[in-house]
Amino acid sequence: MKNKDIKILLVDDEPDILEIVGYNLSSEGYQIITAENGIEGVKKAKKELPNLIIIDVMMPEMDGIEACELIRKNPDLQNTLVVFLTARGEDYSQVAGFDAGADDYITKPIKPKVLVSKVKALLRRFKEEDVADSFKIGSLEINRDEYKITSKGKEIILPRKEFELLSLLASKPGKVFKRDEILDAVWGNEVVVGGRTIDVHIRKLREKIGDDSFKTIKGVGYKFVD
Amino acid sequence: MKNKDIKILLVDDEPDILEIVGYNLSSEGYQIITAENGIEGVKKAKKELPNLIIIDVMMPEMDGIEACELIRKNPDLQNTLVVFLTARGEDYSQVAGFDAGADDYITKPIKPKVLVSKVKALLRRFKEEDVADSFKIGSLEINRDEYKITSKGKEIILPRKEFELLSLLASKPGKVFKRDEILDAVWGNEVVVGGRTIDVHIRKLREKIGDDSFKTIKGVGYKFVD
DNA sequence: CCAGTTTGTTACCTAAATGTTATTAATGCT
DNA sequence: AGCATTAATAACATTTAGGTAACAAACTGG
Repeated sequence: MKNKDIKILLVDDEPDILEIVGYNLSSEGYQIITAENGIEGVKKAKKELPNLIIIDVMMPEMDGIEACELIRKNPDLQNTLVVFLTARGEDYSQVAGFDAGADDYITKPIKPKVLVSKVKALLRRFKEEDVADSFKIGSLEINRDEYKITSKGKEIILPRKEFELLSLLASKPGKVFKRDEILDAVWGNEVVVGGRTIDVHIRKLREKIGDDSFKTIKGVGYKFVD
Repeated sequence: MKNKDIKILLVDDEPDILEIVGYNLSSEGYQIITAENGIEGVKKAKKELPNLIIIDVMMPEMDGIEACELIRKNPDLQNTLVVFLTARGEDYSQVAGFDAGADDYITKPIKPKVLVSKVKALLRRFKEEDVADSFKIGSLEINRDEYKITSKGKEIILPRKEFELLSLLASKPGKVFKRDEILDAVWGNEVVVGGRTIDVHIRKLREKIGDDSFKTIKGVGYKFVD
C-alpha cells in the first residue's frame, strides 16, 4: 500500500492547525480530508473510512474524546488509527484519550517533524500488518521485514547476501533456481562476480542452516528443500 | 498500588461540590475524605496523609492558598499532590496557587470527565501498573510517558536521542531496524545527519545499558536483544 | 575410466561498514 | 551571560562481509 492510497482525516476547529498539519502530511503523499468539529469529523470518518484520524481533544460542541468513542463504536472503523492533538500539559487528556481508544497523541505546539514521523511510524505498523512479509518453511522462519531468521526456534544472524540468498531459495521450496536467476535476484543483473561466488555463499548457508536443506543440481543451480 | 489504596481529600465549603466530586472519584475506587473548610482540611490532611488534596481556592476563614502553604510545610505531606478548584477567570489564583505549591488546578464549573482524567493523570506516578506506553524487556523497563528507564532495578537517565533510539529498538526486540528506519523514527526524515551519528549513539547506549543488548547487522542496521 | 567440466572448500585480501575518540556546535538551564 | 549537558561531526582505527584465487573433489558423457 502506497502513501497515496492512505487517507488521513484531520479534525480541528482551528483552520491554522488544519492547514499546517494538512500541508505536512500531503507533502508526504497522503490523502487528506478535514473536518472542523467533532460532529462533522465523525460523519466524515464513517463516510470516508480513513486509515488514520488526527483529532483535537479540545473542541467546541463535541470534543475529541467523545468523537473517538463514537468512532470506535463503528465496526468499519475498528482498525482505524486515532491520534489526539493535545496542548502540552493537558496531561489528563492522554489518559482519557487512551481510555477512549486512541493509539497515540501528539502535543501542541506541533512540530512538523515529530508529527510526520509519528504518523509514518503508526502507518508503518498498519502496512506491515497488511503485507506480513514473513513465512515459515518447516522449522525455518523468515521475516524479511525484520531481517530475522529463526531456525528450530533459535535466532540466526545472517549477513546481507546470505540472508537474501536464503530468503530467495526458501521463498519457493523445491524450485530450482538457476545460477543466472540467483545472480539476478541477489547480486543484481549489472554486477559481475566470479564463478565461485554463489558456491561460497551456499556453503556458508549449509554451515549455518544445515547441509541437507540445499540441493545442488549440477549444471543448473540450487534448490531449497524442507 | 491500586485505586482503593489511594486517599483523596476534598476541601470545599459547598456541600454540592463535595458531593459531586466525591461521587465521581469514589466511583473510580479512590478513598474519599472531605472537609468543609481550610482549617479542618489542614487538620485532616495531617492526620490522614492523603495522596491527593483537592481544595477550593475561595473559602471563608482560611482560603485554599493559605491552606496549601500550611500543608506544604508539613514534612509528611511533601509528596502529596495539591489541586486547586478555581472559578473560571480567577486567573490570579492559578498563579498564586502554583506559588503556594499546587500541582494543578481545575476550573469550575466542574466537568466530571475532566476532573477524573486529571486526577488519574496526576496519580499515575503512584501506580506503576497501568501506565500507558511503558513496557518491559528482560531486566529493562521503559516508560515513554515519563521518559524513564530502569535497568536491573536501577534508574538510568538517558538524553533524548539515546532514549528515543533505545525505546525504538526495544519496542520490537529481535527486529532489525535498518539505518533508514532509525533515522526516520529518531531523527525525522527531513533531517540529514552524518554517517557516524547513529553509531555514536549506539555506542553510548552500549556503554550504559550493556554491550550485548545491541547487535550490529552489517549493511543493514541494529537490533535489540534481550 | 578418463578427460573435461562443474562444484566444493579453504584461505586470504580488500573495500566498505562500523567502532571509537576527541572536538566542535548546539541546546538548555540558571 | 555563562555553565553544563547533549548532539553532531571529523578523523582515525577496527572489523567484517563478500569476493577471489587456487586447488580438491565430484560428476558428466563418451
